[in-house]
This record gives sequence, C-alpha cells and structure tokens, in this order.
Amino acid sequence: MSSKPSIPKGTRDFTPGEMLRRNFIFDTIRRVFNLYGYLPIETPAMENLTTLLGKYGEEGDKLLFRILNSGDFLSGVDRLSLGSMEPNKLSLQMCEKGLRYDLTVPFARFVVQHRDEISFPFRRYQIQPVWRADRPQKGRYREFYQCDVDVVGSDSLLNEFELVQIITHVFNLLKVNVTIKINNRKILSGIAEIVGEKDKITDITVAIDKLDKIGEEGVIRELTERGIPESAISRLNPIINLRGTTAEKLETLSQVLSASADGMKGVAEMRELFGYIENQSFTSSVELDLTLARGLNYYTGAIFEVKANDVSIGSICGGGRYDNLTGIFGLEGVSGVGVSFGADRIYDVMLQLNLFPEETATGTKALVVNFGGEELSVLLRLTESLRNAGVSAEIYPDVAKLKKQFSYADARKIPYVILAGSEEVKNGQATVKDMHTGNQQTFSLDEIPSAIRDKKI
RNA sequence: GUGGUUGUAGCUCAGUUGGUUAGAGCGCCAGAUUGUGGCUCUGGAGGUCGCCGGUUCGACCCCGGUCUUCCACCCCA
Repeated sequence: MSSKPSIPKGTRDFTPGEMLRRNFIFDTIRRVFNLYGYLPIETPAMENLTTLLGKYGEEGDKLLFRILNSGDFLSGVDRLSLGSMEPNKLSLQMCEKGLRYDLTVPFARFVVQHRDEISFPFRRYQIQPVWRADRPQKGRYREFYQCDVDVVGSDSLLNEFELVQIITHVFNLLKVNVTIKINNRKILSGIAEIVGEKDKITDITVAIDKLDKIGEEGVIRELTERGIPESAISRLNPIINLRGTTAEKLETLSQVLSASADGMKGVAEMRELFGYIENQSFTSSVELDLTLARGLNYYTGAIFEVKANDVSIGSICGGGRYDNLTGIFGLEGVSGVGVSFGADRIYDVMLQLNLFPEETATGTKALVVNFGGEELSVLLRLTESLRNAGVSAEIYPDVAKLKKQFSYADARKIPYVILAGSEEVKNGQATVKDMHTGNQQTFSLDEIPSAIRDKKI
C-alpha cells in the first residue's frame, strides 16, 4: 500500500518559477548588504541545545525543534526521569542538539568563539533558514529564511542609522512601500519605572503593543488582567495617548520620564537617531512608535519593525540593539545591533502586489532544435558559442518532432528558437525564430550569437 | 499549546435526504498538420473522494481518530 508522499507541516517545496523570484529577493538583499560593507558568514543548521535554550524566553524554548540523539538515545536517561513522564526533563536527556531558531543567537555564539579572528566593529550578514515549531498560518512557516545584518562591537547610533538606510535601500529596490517603526527598550523600561511597576515591563509593553488591535479600552483591560493596579494604569495614559511629530513625542516623553535615568537615556538616543534620519530624505516613512514591543528578551536599546503598507501580513523585517548578548557566552561588553529581513513574507507581499519583474520568469534565452544526424556536432558547437556570448542556451536533448520542440520552448517561455537542418548547415547558416512575434530570419552560424544577444531580430 | 476551519483528477472546483459506472473547466498526451509553438477541431490517459477505523444492506456524504490547510488566541519573520 503506497501512500502519497508529503512534507512536514509548515514546510514547502519551491518550484523553479518560485525559486527564480525568491532568488531575486535574496540577490537584491545580498547586493545591498555588500554595498554597505557587510561580510557573509554561515553557521550550522543545528546548534547545541545549551546554546539555544533560555535565549528566547519560555515561549521560544517550546518552539525549538529538538534533535533526538543518534544511537541509543535512552542511554543517558535515568530510570526515575523515564517514569516521571516530564517531557522537558526527558528531552534534555535525550536531545543535545536543536535546529536554529534565529540567526542572532548563533551569531553571538560565533562572535564569542571567533573573537580572536574578528576585528571589531564586525559587520556581518547571514542568509539562512531557521526553524520554529509554531503552528503554521499564512505568512507563518515552520521553516523560513532570515536575512540578518548586524554590527557588533560599536555603541554608535550611526549603526542604527545605517540599518534604517539599508532597510530603505532594500525595499526601494524591491518596490515595496513600507513603514519603519522604531522604539527604544530604555524608554519602555523608563515607562515601567515611572508607573512604579518596573518588574512588570513585559506585561506592560505586551499590552501596549496591542493598542492598534484592541484599542485603548482593551489595553486597560489587559493591563488589569496582568495585575497592574489602576493607579499605575492611569499614569500610563499620557503615553498611550501620545500624539504629534517625533520631536513633540520626544518632548512629552522627556517630561514624563524625567525621574527615570534609563528613560531619559532612551529619549536622548532616539533624539540622536531621528536627528540623523531627518537630515536625510527617506522614501519610506520612519516613525517613533511606543507601542512597538518586540524581542524584549534581549533587546536593550533601539527596536525596529518594518511593515508593508499595502499588505497585511505582520512584520517583514525586525530587529534592534542588544548590549549583552555575547555576555551569555562569556564575552562581556560587546554591544550589537541588527535587523532581519523575512524573505518568505517579503515574497508573499511582492506576489500579492505583483511586484516581480518580468525577466525573473525565465532562464533560457535560446533553444536549439535538435535534428539529430550529421548536423548534431554543428548544433552542439552553435549552442556552446551562444553560451560563450553570454546567451543562456540549451539544445533539445531528443530528436523529437518539431511540434514537440516548439511546444517545449513555448511552455518554458524561451524567446528564441534556432533551426539548423541539413540545408542550413550545408550553407553554414541557421534560422532564428522570435517566438513572441513569430518572425524568423536566417543568419550565418557566426552571426547567430550576436544576433540574439543584440536583438537584431 | 487552546478553539475553530479545510481536504474530490496535475490545478481550480461541482457532486441531490446515504443508492448502480464520481463530473466540469483548465492543463497533459496523441492525431488533424512527415521543417514550426500559441488559435481551432477530434480522440485519449489520469481518482482506493487526505489516511485509519466505525455505523449501515449500501458511505465522497453520517460518527470517531489522525494528518494537512487556513483562521483566531499566544507569540513571531
């Protein structure tokens, strides 16, 4: 009994048509990263579980794919744990490896491990898949690509500014309209400090994060449910209702947060960053958004999030500054900042908006018809001469009916078909057919490559 | 992880209160057309109706389980 083959939940195959478009995104992003002087690295798909665990919060630990030890995975399990039926305890004894959950933590590990070979500030990019045991939805996959750019070993806010430039640059080239939202973790903790609930910063920010979705009343309800007293909630009011220009928002904040050293530092950082931004003309809108509360587990300064203006799909790029990520791995005092582009979501956005350029639809430019027989060696040389001239070319492998060979060219959207039968070959010629117009013209064999390359037909 | 939703030909979908042989369009293959694709016409192949079990004389249809899809929550790219 054979059942239909399938792939795991939340994973996907990519067809050639999809890959050509995906590569357009990856190539664009990679080109921009190179342009700003970042260097590529790669890290393994699997990391030691100890590297991964505890870095993404409780939720993140649950979403980690764990890899069963090879061989006798029960050998390290003691009888007591086996009987306890506690999945967490057991998996720690049976799994020492896990699939990477993002590229930032492996990068932090990389920096610590290679600290002697790295010159700081270290600017790297990394384009690789990550895995999360999340429940899939649209725009949410269990295997997806992240395109990370980070710089570590520099506290300068010019790095934050440069990331905003990179984000704008990439989405300009991809022709996706976006809004870049920026917040600062220090401002958020200042807010928590001012309302007197410093240890509840996560609860407060997670609730405020939902302002867009559930409105002011919903936020207040959520805060109450999370055990924030009414008096503290009322002090959050000016922050929830913060309006106006970035400068006005920062002015209000500096008054509200004046008693919090941390908060004031955050305000100062944002003033500096927006100072750089406002001196340049940006095509994307960049806004200070206090309701942005992402990645609180390790971000310490700026937080970024990018949303597509014309498609509702969640964030397509996000990141921030992390002062002490390498500290966990034993290297203190190295600050980093970076963002991650979600290629799969960018793909979904571009597909929906029909933003992929036409030329990403095809590979081969010329198909040489295979007549077989004596002429074959001439045709093979002709095919090779096309390639040498920079024209993607292929020869039909079988001596099939012309109808079949032409249909193939049609289905593959190959723009030119080259015919060289015994008559043409005898005269040192070949006929080129433009599949779009239907015109055909005969050239000498030497002229064929340049005729196609320079569109002489 | 919680609640819901989806699954029929390669693709998009019909399918009557449970009743003989499960259909259409598109695509595919062949021919009309022995060196010319798209348009037209003719013919053809292709399904254990997601999978497993149950109810029934009888199940694509009803019930249970499972996998998958999508949605909301949680969280996130």
